[in-house]
Parts: sequence; structure tokens; C-alpha cells
Amino acid sequence: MVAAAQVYKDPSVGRDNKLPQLLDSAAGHFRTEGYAAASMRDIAARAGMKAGSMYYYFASKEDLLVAVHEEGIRRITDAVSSALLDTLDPWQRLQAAMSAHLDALLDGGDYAQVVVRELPRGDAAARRRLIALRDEYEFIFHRLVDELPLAPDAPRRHLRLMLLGAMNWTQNWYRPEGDSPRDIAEAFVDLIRKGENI
Amino acid sequence: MVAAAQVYKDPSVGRDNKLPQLLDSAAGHFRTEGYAAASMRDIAARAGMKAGSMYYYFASKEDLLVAVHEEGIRRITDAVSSALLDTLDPWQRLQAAMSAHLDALLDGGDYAQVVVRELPRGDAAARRRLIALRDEYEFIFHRLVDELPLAPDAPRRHLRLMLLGAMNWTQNWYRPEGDSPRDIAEAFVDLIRKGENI
DNA sequence: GTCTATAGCAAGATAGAC
DNA sequence: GTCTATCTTGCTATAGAC
Repeated sequence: MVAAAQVYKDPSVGRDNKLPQLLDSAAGHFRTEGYAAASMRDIAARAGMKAGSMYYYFASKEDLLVAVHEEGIRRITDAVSSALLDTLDPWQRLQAAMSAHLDALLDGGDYAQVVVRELPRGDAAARRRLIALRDEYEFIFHRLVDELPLAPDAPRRHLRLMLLGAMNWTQNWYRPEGDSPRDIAEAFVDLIRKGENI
Repeated sequence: MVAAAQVYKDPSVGRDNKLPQLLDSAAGHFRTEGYAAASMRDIAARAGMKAGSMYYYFASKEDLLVAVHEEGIRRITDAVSSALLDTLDPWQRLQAAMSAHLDALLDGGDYAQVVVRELPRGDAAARRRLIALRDEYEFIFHRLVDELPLAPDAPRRHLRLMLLGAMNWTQNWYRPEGDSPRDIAEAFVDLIRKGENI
């Protein structure tokens, strides 16, 4: 478990902390406009402050993106972990995790979507940090796939990558009026289980 | 078939046309830096001209992105269509198409990667145009999945979306020193065919 | 902690010469 | 067709008052 490094100043142990609004606003703007096109002025405005004031919390725009990622990964991890608590059957566990993952991604607000779409391209160190965080999360699926009762030589790695890819791509076609995240998870698992006999 | 609208001025019927270099340069910069962060000056420089000169070919940066998309989709479509020419078995056809798609995406240069990663967020009309083009391409996979010998009530739409998502996501984990695009396509198709019995 | 004010810069796009 | 020169705008980030 990687220690949660603090890239921001959090005065919150006292009252009146605007850090949450700031992160919410940043997540929203990063999602809708993309990291590069979102402006610090707009982010500050939606959080109820002026652009200059944000630099009390964050030293740079990139640090703000890192903080949004960390919060996003924390939320997805929590959601998926909870979903696994009272399920034992390996296939059901996989499906429950996928359902929670899709729920966080598709109906869970801005953070998760930023995690999937907006990896920083500039600072290599920040990028590596976030990839490490994401890998740590995805290790949950590593374990879930390992638990499946498949042949010993089954290509489990490709199965994991296929499922994660299929899930993370859903934001490109998902419509709230169509199938729910739960429906999608069920369909994906069924497709894998039944094979040619579907 | 949507008519290929001309968003750029192409004086090429004569000689000395720098449009190809311009598109190559734009595709390269869009891929490595992202659309928003790429600068017209840098794009022009790699194409051997000054920033102002590009506006002879394109009226705006967004038009340049549209042109790169069109070329990218044309290339992937050609690659996949060729791969299907002399294959008849439905599963083999699917695998051949996936192999060609992955090849274009992972080893095929900058254009295809831009198509997958850089949908314009600003101009809604341009965005719709490009999504329509992509949908038209993906219809190839619609047909391929329809041809598969599956149960009549199989969730073919989810199968198509799962495969396209899994493929397009590979750019996030593919490494040239690992499995080839062809290997990945084979693994994905096997996973679908064999189901629980893998 | 938040403000105002602004430094400092890079971007997209245009005008007109050649 | 390509150039130089430049307009205009918007950005991140900083400084210092309160």
C-alpha cells in the first residue's frame, strides 16, 4: 500500500475549509473540458474564490489534478471493496466488483471519470505516481480473476485487461436512459462465462 | 456512406503540396502532447513551415484535428477491410479484423491513436461529424458480430461494445516488447469463444 | 485564508508583403 | 504558398495588502 502523499495544504483540522469545494470544482471542470482546457479561474469561481486564492492550497495546476486523481481512486476502491464484502462465489464476486466499478465510473460523479481520462502528460514523476495508484487499485481485479475456476493455462492476464478495458471504455457509449451499470456488468460476465454457447 | 467533406484547402492537384507533412506533424503532436497542449507553431515547424502559413490550408486548429481524424479513420478502415478479403469463417473473420484494428492502433503510427484519444470537446458540430465517421467504421464490427453463430438471444450489442472497448483500451497497457497485436486479438477471441471452459 | 493587481508569457489567428 | 510581424486574448502563477 502506497502512502497517501499530501500534495496539498489542508488546514481543515480547523473549520471553514474550502478544500472539498475546490476539489469538486476541479473534478467537474477537468471532466467536462479536459485538464488542459480547464482554467484555474473557472475552477476557483465555482469553488467560491478567486484564482489567486487557490495557490494557498495547491502549488500548481498539476498538483490539483493529482489530488483529484487520488480522491477518485480512493472512491472507486472504497466502492468496489464494499461490494465484495458479502459475496463468496468467484463469478459473483467478479460481477459485483464490475458493477461497482461501472457505477462509480458512469453514475458516480466527476472524480472517477477524470481518473480514467486525464492522465497528466507533462510531469513524468506525477504521472508515474498516478499510474502506480491506479495499478494498485486494479490489483483487486488481478485477485478476482485469479480466483475464477478456469483451466490452469487460461490467459488470465488478458482476461483482466480485456475486462478493465471494456469497462473503462463504457464512458464512450453509455447513456443513462439505456442499460444500467449493473446490466452492463452482468452482460459482460455472461459473455465471458458462456463462450460460444451463448 | 458519408461523403468525405473537405475541411481543408488542397492545392495538391499541382506539385509541391505540403499537406501530407502538415497532417503527419499534427498527428504526431496531437498524439504525444494532446490536442489542447499541442501548439500550432510546433506543428508548423515539424512540417517545415511557419505558423502563419498553415492557415492557407486550414482555417483553424480544430479543422486540423478533424482532418487528422478523417485520415486516421480512413487508414483503419482500409486496414481492416483488407484483412477481411480472404477469410470466410466468421470467428476467423472477427479475429482478422481485430488483429488489423489493433495493429493500426498500436503499431500503425499516430493517426489511429489520435482517433481513439482526441475527440474535440469544443465545437459540437465537428464532434458529431467525427463520431458519425467512427460509428460508420465500427459498423464493420456490427456486421462481424452478427455473423457469429451464437444463440438468437445472445447480447450481440454488448459483445461488440466489449470487444471494441477492450481493443481501444490496449494503448494504455500495450508494450512493444510484449505480446503482439496479433497475439492480443487471438487471446481476446479465445476468451470469448471458450467461456468458462477455457 | 482571501483579496486585488499584475507580471510574464504563450497561444491562435490575421494582414499584407513577396 | 510562404514569409514576417503583430494583434488580441487568455493563461498560470506571484506579491503583498488585509
